Amino acid sequence: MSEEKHDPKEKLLDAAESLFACKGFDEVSIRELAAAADVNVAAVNYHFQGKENLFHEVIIRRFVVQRDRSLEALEKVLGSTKEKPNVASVVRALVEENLKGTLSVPTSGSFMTLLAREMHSQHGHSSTAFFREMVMPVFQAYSTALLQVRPSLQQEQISWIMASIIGQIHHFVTRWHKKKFLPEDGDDFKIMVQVFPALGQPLEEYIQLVADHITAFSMAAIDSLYPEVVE
Amino acid sequence: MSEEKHDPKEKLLDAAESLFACKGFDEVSIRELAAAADVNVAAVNYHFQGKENLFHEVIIRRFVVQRDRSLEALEKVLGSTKEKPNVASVVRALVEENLKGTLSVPTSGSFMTLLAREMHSQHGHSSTAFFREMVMPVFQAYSTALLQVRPSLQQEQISWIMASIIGQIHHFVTRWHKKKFLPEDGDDFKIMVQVFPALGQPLEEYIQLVADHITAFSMAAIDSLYPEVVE
DNA sequence: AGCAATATCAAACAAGTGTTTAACTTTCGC
DNA sequence: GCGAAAGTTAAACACTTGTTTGATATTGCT
Repeated sequence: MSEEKHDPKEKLLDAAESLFACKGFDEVSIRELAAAADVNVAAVNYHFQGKENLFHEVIIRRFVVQRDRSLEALEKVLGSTKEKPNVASVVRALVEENLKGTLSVPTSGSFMTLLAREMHSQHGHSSTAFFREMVMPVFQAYSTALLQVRPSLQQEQISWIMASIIGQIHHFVTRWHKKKFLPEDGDDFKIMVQVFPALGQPLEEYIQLVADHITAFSMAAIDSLYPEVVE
Repeated sequence: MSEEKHDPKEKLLDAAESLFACKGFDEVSIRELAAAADVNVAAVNYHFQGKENLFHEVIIRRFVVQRDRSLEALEKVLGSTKEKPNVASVVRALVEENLKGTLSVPTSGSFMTLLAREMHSQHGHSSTAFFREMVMPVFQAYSTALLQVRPSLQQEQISWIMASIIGQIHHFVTRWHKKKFLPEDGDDFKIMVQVFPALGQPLEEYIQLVADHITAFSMAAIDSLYPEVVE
């Protein structure tokens, strides 16, 4: 019944994705990876020429699907014939797709954190290529979409808006992730849920609540600060 | 002229604060710390009983001043007799004080990151105590202040608002920090500044621009979503 | 079948880690 | 000024890290 992989390269990628996501790069040893993937320790270096490289490929593999889903969601909104796309629908797509993409994948709540490391790394790969191919396309696409649905917006205003929205998304993703790795009967857990009740909900509901809030909050700000100009 | 410290305990704390802030916990070795502080390697263990503990004390030392400054700023707003405190002034205090506190200290742009590690750490100290004594008081104080200046707000609405504001703050802090460690003539640097022009400004101006934006953005949202009820 | 090329493996490697030791020096109360 | 406590030191310790080795097994091609 189980579709067990036999390709050690993929077994390693899977194990690495899960382990890196919940422990971070430095906290995972090659021996740990090899054990989890049920391969020899040398396999990492044989197939990926080093731990850093394996990490890099894990990141790429995930962000390619994330990027494509985000772009796809936007196209769906813009191409919709039955209802004219507006600012709210673009914002909603951005928010929802990012929340789902980073939270719904069971193994990896913390790819925001991993991404941060990848972009930050002085050592290792140039983050430029990654940034240009993974982050920028999405950013650009949504920026031009916003301009399209509200032409009165200026480029710099869009930068600010996007930053505020993305900042909120990251924050709510991080909150969930933080909660996720807490013991449910511990003090920390109780305090977090008490301070922020939405964390008590199941993931699906949490995503919807957060998406609703960010969209509403941001739309209210946008409409108030940069109202639509009626000709 | 120079006020050189001779207490190795403080020399270590200073060196550690700077090194941890720009390289992260794992990337700094005890030998590196000792060299930077110009003390023997054994000093870390003699004075702090381990690296983890030193890190912890560094965090505490910084966040105590950060917390107190935040609370002080709020009291100043609430206690002002010449102008009645309102939502905008509370929000502005929260935003500005956090931006200044995390960005203005020259050594440490990345204490947000360090904090994340501290709160996240499965190993090491219980994050509960830290959370309760460093984060909660500020959160609570500003929450009740918001309730005070706009009584129509409900507790849960305040949670959402605070989360959105803090998320934005973190994000803009992170952006600056990311830029800070980039070579000014590199591609990454150019792209970042191009995508987000405010990063081209000096720190002081950046802080003001960001504080203005977050305050305006959030206030627009708050006033639109939860307008003041006039009796 | 046979022979490369490829893949896997246990074992070893070199370098770095945090920490401890035991000898030495300084400090400070009396 | 003596002696005990506190502080400092270089060296060693025990351990983990990522990586490489050379032998062994497997594969794919003619």
